[in-house]
Amino acid sequence: MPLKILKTEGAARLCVFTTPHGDIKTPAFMNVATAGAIKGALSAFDLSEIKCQVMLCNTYHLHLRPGDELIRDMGGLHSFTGWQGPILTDSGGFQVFSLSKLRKISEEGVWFSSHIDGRKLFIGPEESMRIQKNLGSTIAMAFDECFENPCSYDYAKQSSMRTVRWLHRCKKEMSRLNDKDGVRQMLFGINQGGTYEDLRIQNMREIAQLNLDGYAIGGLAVGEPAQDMYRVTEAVEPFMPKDKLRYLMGVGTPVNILESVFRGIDLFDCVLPPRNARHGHVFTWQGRRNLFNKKYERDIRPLDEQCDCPVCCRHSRAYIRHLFKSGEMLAMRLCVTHNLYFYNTLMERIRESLENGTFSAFYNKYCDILDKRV
RNA sequence: GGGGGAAUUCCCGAGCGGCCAAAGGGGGCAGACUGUAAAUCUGUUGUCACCGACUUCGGUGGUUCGAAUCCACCUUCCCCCA
Repeated sequence: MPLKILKTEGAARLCVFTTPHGDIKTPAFMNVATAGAIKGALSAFDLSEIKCQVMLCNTYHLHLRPGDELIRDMGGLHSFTGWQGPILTDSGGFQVFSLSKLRKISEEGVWFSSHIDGRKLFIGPEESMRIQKNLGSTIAMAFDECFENPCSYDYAKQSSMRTVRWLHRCKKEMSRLNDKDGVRQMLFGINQGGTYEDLRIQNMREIAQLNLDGYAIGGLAVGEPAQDMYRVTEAVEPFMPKDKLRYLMGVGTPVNILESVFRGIDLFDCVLPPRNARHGHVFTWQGRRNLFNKKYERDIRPLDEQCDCPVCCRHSRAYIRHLFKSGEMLAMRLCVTHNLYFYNTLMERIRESLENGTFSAFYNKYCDILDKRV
């Protein structure tokens, strides 16, 4: 079994997940590098500085450019990007949602119009597995449909049932590919069902039987209030296999993560830390800061006085604000570094608190402050 | 010395009798961003007693029911000729 549960506190879990590319201590945050790089000009050699454990790349984007066969020929994602740790590849299922104006869904799979040049391409469960095999990621995600909330009950039901059928095809194809090349790539299934608890539970029961390496909750944080997200997580969690990793896809804010660890989630990913950083917003132990605000014009203090990241050890708010105002790309690089360091440190401190049996105290303290604007 | 052109709200720059508090950029100020079509997008940017009123388009004085827009003079700047 790749998953070892070390401690629990309520529903929250402290685990180690063993992969061919190294162990992942959970709860963990995956650092998003959609096209093979963390946006904001971070290299593989920066990832150790920010305490990154896992990198996440995207099937759809890498298939389009530079092409998964090229990456295979370059030795796979680890060799290509220079990151030797675990890599999870998302399946392209999120692009069924985010490129909604550029696609057509059928039982077989999804036709996309490339957002780059408009050419038509087809991705179904088998294609997604083959692409992810070429990419050589540690963990492949099942090909699913992520749909928008709110969504009608009927559509949510039909779509999530189709995602289950797709999951069977994903598992079959990945087994075939693993047998063929003798490399065991892990596969995670994805729970769907919108905000309808009965659909979510029924769906989870079905996919749990497939005995996959991990299970994700998908289709949340896509338009619904945070309370709905917590409600759905709480409803589904009892039906997620205890001995498998649990991943809440695309989530979230620091408070979303705290709330979700509290409800039994082990793994997260989100574009918020690098994207907000590029837009001048940083996360701190006092709350969120917008560096564009005039009040930082002459502020000599670091981004976060309680942070010991390389950026906070050296640079002031005033300097970084100036870099943003001057259009210097260093501004983004510094803030992305800080934000990801913050997220990875948040996860580290969550793990420490679970280790010490003080998670609920940690949770109570920081739920109140981390989403505040300062 | 002669001839021609221009001065617009923080900046650049449209407007050339009423629909102009004045297009569009830039800059400023603020907001959004959750498995990344995002170094992006949105709002705002004369004053106030703000669904209305008031003061603005180099200055002064005119023409007109009405002027940023027309006329006269003044000031400053630019170009060409000597």
